[in-house]
Amino acid sequence: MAATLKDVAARAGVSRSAVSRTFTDGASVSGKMRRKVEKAAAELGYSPNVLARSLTTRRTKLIGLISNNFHNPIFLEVFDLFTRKLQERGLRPLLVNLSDETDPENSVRMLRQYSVDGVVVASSTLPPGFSKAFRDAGMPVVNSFGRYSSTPQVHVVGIDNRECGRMAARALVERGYKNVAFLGGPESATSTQDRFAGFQEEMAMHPDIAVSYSFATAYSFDAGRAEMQRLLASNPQTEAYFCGDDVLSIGVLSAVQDAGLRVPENVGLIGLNDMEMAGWQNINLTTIRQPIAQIINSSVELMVAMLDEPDRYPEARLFPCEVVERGTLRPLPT
Amino acid sequence: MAATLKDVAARAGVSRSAVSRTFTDGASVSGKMRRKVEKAAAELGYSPNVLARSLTTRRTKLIGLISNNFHNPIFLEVFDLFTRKLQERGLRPLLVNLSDETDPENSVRMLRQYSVDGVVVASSTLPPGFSKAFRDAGMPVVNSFGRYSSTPQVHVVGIDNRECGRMAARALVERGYKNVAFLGGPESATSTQDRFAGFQEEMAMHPDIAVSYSFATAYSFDAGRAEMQRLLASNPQTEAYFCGDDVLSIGVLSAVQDAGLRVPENVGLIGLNDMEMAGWQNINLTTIRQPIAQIINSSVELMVAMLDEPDRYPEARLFPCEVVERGTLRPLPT
DNA sequence: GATCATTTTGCAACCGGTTGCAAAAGAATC
DNA sequence: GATTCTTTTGCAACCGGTTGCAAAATGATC
Repeated sequence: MAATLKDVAARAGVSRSAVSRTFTDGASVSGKMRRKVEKAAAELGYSPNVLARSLTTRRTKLIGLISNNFHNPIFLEVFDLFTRKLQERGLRPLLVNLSDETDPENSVRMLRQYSVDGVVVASSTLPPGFSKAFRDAGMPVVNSFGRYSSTPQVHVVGIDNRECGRMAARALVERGYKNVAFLGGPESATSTQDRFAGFQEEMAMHPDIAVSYSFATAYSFDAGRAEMQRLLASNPQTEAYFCGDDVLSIGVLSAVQDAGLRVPENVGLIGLNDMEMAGWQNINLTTIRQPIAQIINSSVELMVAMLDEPDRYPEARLFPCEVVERGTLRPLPT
Repeated sequence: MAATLKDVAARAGVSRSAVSRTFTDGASVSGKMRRKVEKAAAELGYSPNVLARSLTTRRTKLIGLISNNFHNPIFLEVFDLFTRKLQERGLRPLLVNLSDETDPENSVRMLRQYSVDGVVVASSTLPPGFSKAFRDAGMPVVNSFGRYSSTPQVHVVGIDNRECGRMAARALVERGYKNVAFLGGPESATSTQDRFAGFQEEMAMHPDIAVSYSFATAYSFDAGRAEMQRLLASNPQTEAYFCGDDVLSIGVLSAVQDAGLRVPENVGLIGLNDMEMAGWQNINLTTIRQPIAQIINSSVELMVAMLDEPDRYPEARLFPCEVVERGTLRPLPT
């Protein structure tokens, strides 16, 4: 069995408090005592039990990392960055997969049972009720990749999806397309709704451009491909599409290529995310870059701040996106 | 503050032990008592603190889920399945990102501090010293996607990489290729070494076939592409490649296409993994399917078994792979 | 209703730590 | 060296649970 505080105290011939103090920073211990204890601890291979400690300190350093996006390659990057950043701060991600969950109650109970210090909800598709349920249970919550609201109920870090919609629209307008379409992700996702709203808003300023829209059933290759196959038959006149995200775009791309059409000559595409794969030379997708690393850094910083100040007033932190020009839209007129 | 056992006991007018017992299954409580306690608990929204409980039961239900593969899309699937399967068993994955870590010591300490019940090492590239270090620290360990050994030192669940190498070789032989190559992942990864050994072993039985080999610097798109660009210049006579894994293959594919060559007419490719993307119609990669779901199910089952029987004798569980025929190898002669 | 076996309950100690408080030790001052 | 102030240390209670044991309650039997 692993050595405990008591063992170390006995070996060093000091009180248990003394041992505890040498392992708590900021506590008052003399140099002599510290050396004695550290020697005994090293000999026994002791390191303090964080969970027992948490009982009195009320800090576990556990952070619930919650997501339901386990099929979008971008999320591998998200998990990579979150785990790294949390680890750097000495926090430990307890990963929770909510893919099939519709009711927050179980998750709330579980997170409370493990006394997590906070919860990061990393998802653009999880219903907002989840974040609120965690907050209502008294846990600090950051919703990363969540929906912007001017009166946020929980902390949100992400992008302005509406502005992204406008940005995509402008990219198409600037390139002279006259018949464009929005091919969104699932209509129920707030990210889809906001991107759509922004897209329409901008397009409303260009009455000479024909605009149509439709929604794929998921942010996935298959859904994008299937929807595009349908559209190629029903709306062959569309010149360019703003697709819900990059995976969806790649599905769309494959449908276009299979139909014997060329990109960008016959059909233009712009995606959203700029996932690693979008830059692969055989995909080479023009897309809107979502600054994932910044979003995650900021989320973790915010979480750390909230640990000290749980009642911090909820804020929305939005990061600007930018168009990454690759090969799936015709070039800008000079 | 969340209600504690003491609060519930007070409200129900019973002893703390009684409350504890109604929340411990297998404990002796009368129906009347149980109802009383459950009523009080419901009113207070009480649920037991798992961490405090773990102090006496010595079970946290935390499982360290350790990986250093946060760039290979297949691992998103791996994390999805692991989290689901662990959750189904009431276990909680504590995700540890070891991407930049070279020394197991810190990880061992951290996992001990959190009293994890066990450790799943999900990686084909992490040095075997890590798994052993965890085992030596007294934690049950399952190394998923690890290296097969006839005398395993920790539990290993995965595939027989050597047999996969043979299988790939046979696939190329059967299709009549006379000049083939092994294009492996990083030479230091045991998976690369074993696949290479199997490949050579089988090829040794076909002296009429020219065999060459090289290694990419990582299991990644860029590494595959770069290596293939080099090979296309230096070894243009090679007819078909067995590539280290699917991401690598896609990089290779892109280099081939960029060079104006056609697949499978000019160059044949076979990958390994059968990740979701391999089936995308614009990639359509012939590959060797690694049964990920089975490996993960089995890993979790094994972990659960070890929780009851920590000194279980280490075993290797290997699952058979199969060739998935798509469009990057010429068809079998009839 | 008394006797005995069985179940249910509460007491108190413990799991591995932290911490307020007062006593002990050390440092500074005269 | 005595006095005072400051720092260091140990005691004991506590964090939120579990559990062995003995006492109390219940049930079975006559």
